[in-house]
Amino acid sequence: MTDSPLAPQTSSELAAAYQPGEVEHRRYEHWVASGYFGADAKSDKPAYSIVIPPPNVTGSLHVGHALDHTIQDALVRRKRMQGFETLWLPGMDHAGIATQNVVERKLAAEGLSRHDLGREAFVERVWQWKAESGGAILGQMRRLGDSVDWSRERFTMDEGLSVAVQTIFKRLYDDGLIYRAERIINWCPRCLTALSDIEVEHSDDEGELVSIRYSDEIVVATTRAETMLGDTAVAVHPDDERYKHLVGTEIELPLTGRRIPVVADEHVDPMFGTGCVKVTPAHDPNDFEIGQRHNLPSIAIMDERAVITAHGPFQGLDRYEARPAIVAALRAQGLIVAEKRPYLHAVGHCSRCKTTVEPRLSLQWFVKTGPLAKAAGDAVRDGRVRIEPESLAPRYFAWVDNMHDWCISRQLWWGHRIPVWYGPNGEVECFLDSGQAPQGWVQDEDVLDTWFSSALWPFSTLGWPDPHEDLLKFYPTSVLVTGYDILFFWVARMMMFGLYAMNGKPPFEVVALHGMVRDQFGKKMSKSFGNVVDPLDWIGRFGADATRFTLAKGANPGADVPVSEEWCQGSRNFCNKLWNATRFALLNGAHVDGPLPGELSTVDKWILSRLQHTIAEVDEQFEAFELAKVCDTLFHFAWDDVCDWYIELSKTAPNPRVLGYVLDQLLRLLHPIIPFVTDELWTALTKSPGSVMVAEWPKADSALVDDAAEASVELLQRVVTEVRRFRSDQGLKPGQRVAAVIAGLIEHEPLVRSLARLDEAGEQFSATATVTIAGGITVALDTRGSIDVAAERARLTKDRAAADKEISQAEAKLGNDGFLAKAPEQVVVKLRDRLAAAQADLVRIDEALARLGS
RNA sequence: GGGCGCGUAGCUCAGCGGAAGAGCAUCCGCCUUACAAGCGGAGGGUCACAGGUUCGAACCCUGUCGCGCCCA
Repeated sequence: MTDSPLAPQTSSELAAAYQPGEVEHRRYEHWVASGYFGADAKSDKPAYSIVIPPPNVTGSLHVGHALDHTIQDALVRRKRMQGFETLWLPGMDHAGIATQNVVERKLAAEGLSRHDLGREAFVERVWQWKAESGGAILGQMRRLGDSVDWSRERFTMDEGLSVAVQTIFKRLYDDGLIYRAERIINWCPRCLTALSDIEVEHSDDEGELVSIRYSDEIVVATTRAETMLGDTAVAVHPDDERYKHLVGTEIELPLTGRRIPVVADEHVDPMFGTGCVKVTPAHDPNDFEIGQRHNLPSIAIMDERAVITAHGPFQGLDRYEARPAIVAALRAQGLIVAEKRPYLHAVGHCSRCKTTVEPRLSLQWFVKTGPLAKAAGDAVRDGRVRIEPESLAPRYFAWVDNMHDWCISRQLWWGHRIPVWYGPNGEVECFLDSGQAPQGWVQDEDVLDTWFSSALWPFSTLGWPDPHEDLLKFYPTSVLVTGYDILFFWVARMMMFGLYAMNGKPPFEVVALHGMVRDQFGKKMSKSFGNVVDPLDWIGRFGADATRFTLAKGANPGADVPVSEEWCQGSRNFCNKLWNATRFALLNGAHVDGPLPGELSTVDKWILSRLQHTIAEVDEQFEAFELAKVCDTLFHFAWDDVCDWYIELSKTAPNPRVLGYVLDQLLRLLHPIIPFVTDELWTALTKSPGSVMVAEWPKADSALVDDAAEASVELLQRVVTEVRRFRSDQGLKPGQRVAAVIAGLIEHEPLVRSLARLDEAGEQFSATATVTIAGGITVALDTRGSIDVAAERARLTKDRAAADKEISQAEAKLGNDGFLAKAPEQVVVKLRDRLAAAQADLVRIDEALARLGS
């Protein structure tokens, strides 16, 4: 045991298997205590910054966060190692509706409503809840290993961010980009607040389509029969010959006795149903527009809870009770012409509580999005902001180019209160703070949409509107990492406000999008389906690194990420593989002292050359946000090249300095993805008290690329693999040594003998079989008369067929004049080489078959 | 209805104009002195279908079928 829990481990302490639980907590505390996560705005180093998509204060870490954070942490950790002044800024949003719901539920358990407390006490109560139970996710982020600058943690309701909200509200208001108007908005009758378009989820639900006779000639079809109480017209298409004579006349609206006009409107689809539609301006957005065009009155028939307020017999009924009641009343009068049940149609639901949204006419605040959305689209169109992958840009354009005005007022108490005051004589004015409002004026009761403050996140968190040094150093942020599902929700809004507030400077240079985490069959995770992965469970059982690697390995840009427990086990195994490789290295004296030796074996040159290719590939893949490829490249370099070949070959010809060098570099390359195990191993390998997270990122060195060494070792690998295949086909035990004569391979003969377990030929050597390898190498083996002739013939016959196929394919191509005339030189040369090699193979195989006898 | 994307090994996915790949799963053989969370070997694909462009197509174009997502 060491005295300090933070001290690096030494070789003798490396356990036989990696135990992540023990290491992770200790490493994280060490990183935080060492100040590695902190960003310095005064630094001369170039800046690299990311703001975290703020999770909800009521939320906990789900697998989607884990994916999002793994990607961001990997990007940030690499840039930090590359010498950038990196800032990854954490925080949360206040989640107006969700948080208010949570606290109201708690109050309800005490038999209280928020109205019993009053606004001020209620908001106080929410803050109290936040202090006690909010932000569980922040602790969970530590378990994942997030290298965020905790000293800069922000919350959308913080004082500074609230000032940002008020400031931008006033600027937009003064510029005429915020207005108040009576419109049809999405209303949640359960949350009792307005919602923006994007807080409404549409689904095809089963309902009913009822056709009602309004007059001798007019029948309308509706899925919402109850709204007929609020009808103020019937509309037909102006060109519809069936109804032309009725336009301008009036009919009597059933059940009400009210007389309503028949109007002609282009918006009516004459092909749908009878071609007549009822018009209810107070309860349908399309009808509202028809009403505007024809100066129709709007009659609201429901209250805020969607309970009928109009007309005696139906008054007090909920909308779903009213519907059958009204249909029954109409049926009693013989006015129901047809009923279709079930009838599938699109229904909007509150994204927070799933209650069916009620379109409602009400007075709300809106952002006029036209010019802002145009600027947000242009920033991507002219290349100032890049969307990765590019294929998702059309979705972004579709959204910003067709954006409706944004309803930003919410009938809640928890949130930023709208900074507008009303005077006694109908004055309306926006003030930056309440002190400026004259005596007797009252402030607007509503608060702003949470997304209004989230849209300011990339600059409000950096101190805006003050010209704070953080803002100067770290804005625009380098990249925004988020799921494609909130491209519209959030990204477009940050673009609008960022460009507006920061004089045309967009909030980030790149938007890197990822997909949703799914199960191993590509199915969406859902509680009802029982396939939800809890990242904390995986971290506990397999380690944070394994969890991160599993997610990163699936993170192809813009694509969904399938994961499974089995794959996470595989990632855990990979971490353990690295652990054991390092353990082997340390047991064999691997070190990082001094420069690389001048004299290197071919095998050393080979692994160093492979390392350079790996570094170059990984760099390219990182720059393209190809995390899945980064993982794939490093996985294969580590497992195949380093463990399966280099370490095995090292057992014969060890070079502790090269082994130490390769592992040192490999651990650095893997650190951004799997920070814990790499740091534990790197500090043990280098005897460093610091951390690999502040070690320099590897740079590919072309001087270490060695094509000849690579070709030489590839040949060695082919020879070993062919002999192993022969041994396996012959059923020879792995431990059984076989005498052999190797011809045509000088340099690596001892290595081949070691890996393929071949002894030198003795006095009585008598070859019973010969293995041939492309390149003119033969290995004659003496299996002491126990050769399985049938197995050997089968093996050779298979090889012969492969060579045969190769030859005929190559000959066919080379016999084609068009190919010879038009194909590039190197393609033709390569094919000729392949043909020659296959022909030589065929000769040797035939000789071997002949020796076997027939 | 409008837009975007996808159909490659049993599963999940790479490859996107010049020899069909990976991980997992399967089969065979191994406790070989870093690792059985391991080692060695093997099997498995008319690259959805039909046309076209090309010397050459999983890859480019057109159409068909099937699936998914977003918007209305």
